[in-house]
Amino acid sequence: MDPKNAADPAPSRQGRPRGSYAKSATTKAAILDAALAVFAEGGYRAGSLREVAARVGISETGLLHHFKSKSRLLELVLERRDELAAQFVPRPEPDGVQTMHGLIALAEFNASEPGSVELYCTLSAEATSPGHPAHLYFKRRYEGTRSALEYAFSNLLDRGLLAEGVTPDAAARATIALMDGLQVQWLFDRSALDMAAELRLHLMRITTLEL
Amino acid sequence: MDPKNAADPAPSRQGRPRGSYAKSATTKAAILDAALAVFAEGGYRAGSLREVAARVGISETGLLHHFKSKSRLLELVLERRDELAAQFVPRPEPDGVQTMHGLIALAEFNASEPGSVELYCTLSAEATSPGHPAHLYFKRRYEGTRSALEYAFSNLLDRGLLAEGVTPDAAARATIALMDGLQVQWLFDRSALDMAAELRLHLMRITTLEL
DNA sequence: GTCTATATGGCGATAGAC
DNA sequence: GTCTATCGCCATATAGAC
Repeated sequence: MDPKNAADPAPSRQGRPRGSYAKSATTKAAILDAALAVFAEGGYRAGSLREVAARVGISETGLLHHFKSKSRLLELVLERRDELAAQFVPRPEPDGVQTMHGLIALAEFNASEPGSVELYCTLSAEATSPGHPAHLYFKRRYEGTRSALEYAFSNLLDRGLLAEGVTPDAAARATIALMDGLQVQWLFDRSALDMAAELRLHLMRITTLEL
Repeated sequence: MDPKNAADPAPSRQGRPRGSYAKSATTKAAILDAALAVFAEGGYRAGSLREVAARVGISETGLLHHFKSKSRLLELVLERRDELAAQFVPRPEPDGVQTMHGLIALAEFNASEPGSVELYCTLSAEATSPGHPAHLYFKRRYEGTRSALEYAFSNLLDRGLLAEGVTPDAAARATIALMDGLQVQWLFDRSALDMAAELRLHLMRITTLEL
């Protein structure tokens, strides 16, 4: 199949580089899928390009033709996963109550996607080490999530919907911590824990909402 | 220094193997210290025996003379760290209020021992993978901690000291999750978070205690 | 775009001298 | 108890043919 004659998903324009044709795009997508699974199972350091290539059914060099390095591949895997999760807690969301519902929906979604949970759990812990290729990514991500949640809880505070003595900052940190910690326990025993239910109980303790 | 003439920490008895003399014991302790630091920094898989040996100042074979394999070394590191932390939440503790104070003391202790926190955070996430050498250790440990805390919260429930609608089981899981999750955030930015203070706020929300 | 072949290096573990 | 030397394996990444 000659790419010049293949159906082109993005209609050709003058000056557009010739690299991005259908075959390449589907191969890249397959690589990202496999890489997410491999990094999820054992983290970044334990996951190998060899394993990713084997799952896709290409050679290591074939893989490296699309992604120049292992760390670059990781970056794109994280970016891609973010796009999936973004629909659950769209930022900015002015209504704090909506954010609370979004969090619970996210927890439910996570329970149906063990791969994503594994990826984030394993990588976030691994990336606490300053030299890790995803260190900055997670640092920024935590700060972004924290400030988004603080904003949501501030909205609830303004409307008198926060429990007594709860501050938006502490509520944001505690909620993130709870979600992260529940995921670890869930990965060790997925039948023993309902992440969304536990999160709901927590949110009902720190707010006056019925969720 | 001839070991036969050295002060023997465990007085010699007939039939006792000759291996365990003072020199060996101090070397082993030094190895465990170094191994804890190395495993804490990058996890088990990324940490190397080479690095441990270099920090102790011996060769890899010298190291492997004391610990037959890398995974065996990890087991002993975990055992040793457990002995240190055991004094903070001695089990069984019949008084639930005492357990709450013990948890806060543990969080304070942890903040003074970044190495221990790194070790547990990184390893517990890495060990969610079933083939990991510490998988069973963490699975048992989570169950043990959960049941110990459930017992403590049950005691509080019996004495009418639990907040409305809080069950001992959910309280135990949520408390563990919160502590774990706070540690991750703390490792990314140690100045932004007071783990003990956040834990205290959480415990005061789910109980009627003044902590 | 994908391949074979290879460079380069770190890893855990063993053999055997001292 | 500690060492040097080495084995065998796996890793990332590059060079160059097709």
